[in-house]
Amino acid sequence: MKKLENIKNLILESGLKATHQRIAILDALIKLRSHPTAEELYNYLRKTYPTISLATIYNTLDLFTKSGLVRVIRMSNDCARYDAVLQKHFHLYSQDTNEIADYFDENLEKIVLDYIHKNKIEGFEIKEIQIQFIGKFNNK
Amino acid sequence: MKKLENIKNLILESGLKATHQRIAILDALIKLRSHPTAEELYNYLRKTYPTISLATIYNTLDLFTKSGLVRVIRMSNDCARYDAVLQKHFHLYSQDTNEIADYFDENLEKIVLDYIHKNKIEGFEIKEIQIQFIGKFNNK
DNA sequence: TTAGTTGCAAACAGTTTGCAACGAC
DNA sequence: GTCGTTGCAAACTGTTTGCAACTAA
Repeated sequence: MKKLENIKNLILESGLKATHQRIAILDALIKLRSHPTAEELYNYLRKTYPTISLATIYNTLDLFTKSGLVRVIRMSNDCARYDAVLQKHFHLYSQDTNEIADYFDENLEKIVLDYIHKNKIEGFEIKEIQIQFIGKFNNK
Repeated sequence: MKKLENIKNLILESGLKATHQRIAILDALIKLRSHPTAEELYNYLRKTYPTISLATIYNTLDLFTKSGLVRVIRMSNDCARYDAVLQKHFHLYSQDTNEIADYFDENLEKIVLDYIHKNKIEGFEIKEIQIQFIGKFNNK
């Protein structure tokens, strides 16, 4: 499996020890495109690693977030969800189904950035722009 | 106090009973522009209403949210924050200070909407667009 | 008058923490 | 071999719930 090697390197490049658990968690997060919660990852990973602990998943996700390998998303009232797609993107969110999808569009990001550069926000220095589209997925 | 009359009417117009607690909570939320948490509202309101309960604040904020009087904001990992500004706006957020400010700009909303109308998102029907600017406030 | 609301305490869910055993480097 | 990491259980924090007393309409 070449892919797991890559994931291991991603972790090592972030200056972290590449333990089995960390590799498994990042691998799962990249595979599962559903922006899973810690609990969802736990249930998924337990099939393969029956002794993995929920606390380890929380701690590891926290660590990955601090290292910039992973992002936290908080859409609804409930728990944190995690995203390992590092490429710039936005989120589509359905409140009804609690489903999150990625939306890639370089132009949109550019349009907003251009506008903001022309119309500086008084007294605020922007580091990042987040956009969410709230709505409904058309289940065809 | 004419203002409190207005707030009472806001609540009544939403089809809710205008109890002392509800009026006080909405009034506080409108006055405090800091997007307070339930706990912050509780501490603020206790000065004036020593017997008010935290559970009432949570339940009321939830009720207001469902009635559209109030919006929930979840920026960082921690707890929910509430916003009673109904006019369309975006949020500026400093991760360092955990501070949230409102940002009003009708043009930006229009620009994004125009773009999205021209470039329909496949399989998704948009109800609302949320934008957050993550960065730093320039403390002068 | 009455159905809906409140305050309290207890329950709950998501997340964090302390610690001994363990494993990557 | 060392120091960081893991799994477990217990703790913690934000939020919700059940219920008897109360209150707005």
